[in-house]
Amino acid sequence: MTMPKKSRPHSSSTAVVRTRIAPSPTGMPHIGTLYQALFDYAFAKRHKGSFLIRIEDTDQERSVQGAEEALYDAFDWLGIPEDESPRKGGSVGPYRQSERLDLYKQHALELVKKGHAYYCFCSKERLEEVRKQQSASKQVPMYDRHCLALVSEEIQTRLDAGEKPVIRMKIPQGEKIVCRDEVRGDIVFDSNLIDDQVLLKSDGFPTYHLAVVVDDHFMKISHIVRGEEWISSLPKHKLLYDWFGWDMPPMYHTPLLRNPDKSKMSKRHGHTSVVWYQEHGILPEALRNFLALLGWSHPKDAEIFSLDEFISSFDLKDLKAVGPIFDPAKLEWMNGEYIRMLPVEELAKRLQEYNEKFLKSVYSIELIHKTVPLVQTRLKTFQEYDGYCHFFIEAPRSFEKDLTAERDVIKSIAGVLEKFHEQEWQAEALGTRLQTYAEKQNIPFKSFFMTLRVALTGKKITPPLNESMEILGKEETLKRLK
RNA sequence: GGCCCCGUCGUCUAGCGGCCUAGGACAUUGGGCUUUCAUCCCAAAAAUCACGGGUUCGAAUCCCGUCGGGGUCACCA
Repeated sequence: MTMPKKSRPHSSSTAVVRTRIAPSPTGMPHIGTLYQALFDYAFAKRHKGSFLIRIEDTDQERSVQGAEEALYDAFDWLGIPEDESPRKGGSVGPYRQSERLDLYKQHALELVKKGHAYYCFCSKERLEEVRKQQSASKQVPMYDRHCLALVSEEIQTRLDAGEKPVIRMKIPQGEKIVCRDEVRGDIVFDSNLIDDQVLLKSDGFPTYHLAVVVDDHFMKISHIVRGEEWISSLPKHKLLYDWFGWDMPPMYHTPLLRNPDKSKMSKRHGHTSVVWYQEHGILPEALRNFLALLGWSHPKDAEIFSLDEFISSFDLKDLKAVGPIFDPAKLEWMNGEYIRMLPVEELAKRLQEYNEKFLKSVYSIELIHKTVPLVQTRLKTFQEYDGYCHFFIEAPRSFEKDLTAERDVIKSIAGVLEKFHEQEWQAEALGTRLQTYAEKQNIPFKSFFMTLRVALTGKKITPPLNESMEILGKEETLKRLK
């Protein structure tokens, strides 16, 4: 059934490339939205085309205030700016479906006129009842075409009486509908198993199916990238394209991101909200790189690559169909790689921003700058910063090692350090002095420095000691030792 | 349950009929460096290519079946 994928030249076509991401504003931005948008963006940019955002707000009940803005923030954060959108405008707008209602209605009516769609006055209660009966008798729940036979006079009368019908697709019977997914090949559906999908709801809003087809056509979308969950409605969309007499753009269904238990990635099992990654101090470039590697791989097997490099080597036809499990450990490793690649100044700037946003500015700018060189090779996420550096702003209240037996040693260390002048209080000098002292006292370095480390920080795992003492300053260091 | 999609180390993947005694990355384990932890370097373990049949001189790669996982079955997207 699967046809060779490369038999159609879409990817190399000379036509203008236009891709879109079409999220619905129903809550916090989802990581899966970014995942798909990334491919849209890269493909459009590679072919000098446009990437647009269309807001699919056709469900009045589920639309959430502020969700659209949160979406923009997420795209901006990831660094994949769109060319056209509700906020930026463009020549094929409006870009919010709620502002295109007339267009949909007009097209739904066109299909009624052509005999491909019909009015349905059935109540939700009746539909519910029909479905219940069908499931009870082990049939597939489908609309029973109760209103298909309605004559035009009756329809008109009921319309005049103010009844609010929906418009449904009239799915042809006994046909094999061959659809093409560019990632998987041809997929054949039996039309008898397809429901008479509602196109226009009784509130005058379109359903996804009508709106997406109409908009992708009028917005001149050249390549459609969407989630795998849409494959089952592909034949409906194919039918609509045929009925309108439009060409269906090549479709690429991306695999669904999975939870560790392999189910569709969800809030319950994974971190689906983009905000979560921000809170944990994941760098957008790291997330972007990580996402790119899910369902796609670099031609030269590279793991770490820039956005530009991704754009120049990405092709939609290389998308895989297997649903990847989101592995946070690899993301963290990659984030660490990006943290280490950042120039010190830039890292400080990012940490500052993170500090202001999520740590409520408990660290001074000055302190962040001083500590950055110490933590750069240690941090996997910004969230870990506080764990390493908290002792700088607050003396330890508890100690990971019992120091009661070490009292004398600590006291003598304090004595050694006391002799330092303020100007000499520098990491290297402190280190060598302490080493020679430990040698003279015949104390092994390991235990000697561990004692000092815990005494100053309370912890066994810390940034380098000498540098930490330098930052802490003579006064504070001695205060803690005493 | 019907329909559809998918199935290579624990995870992300390379692989497009012979370069595969299946390669890389993360994670894991061991070692080196080291005053902790990291970074860095080296090494190991880890997939009988879901399973069973074919096709072929030859199959992870092609075909069929089985099993397993997932998606979808709304006036939600």
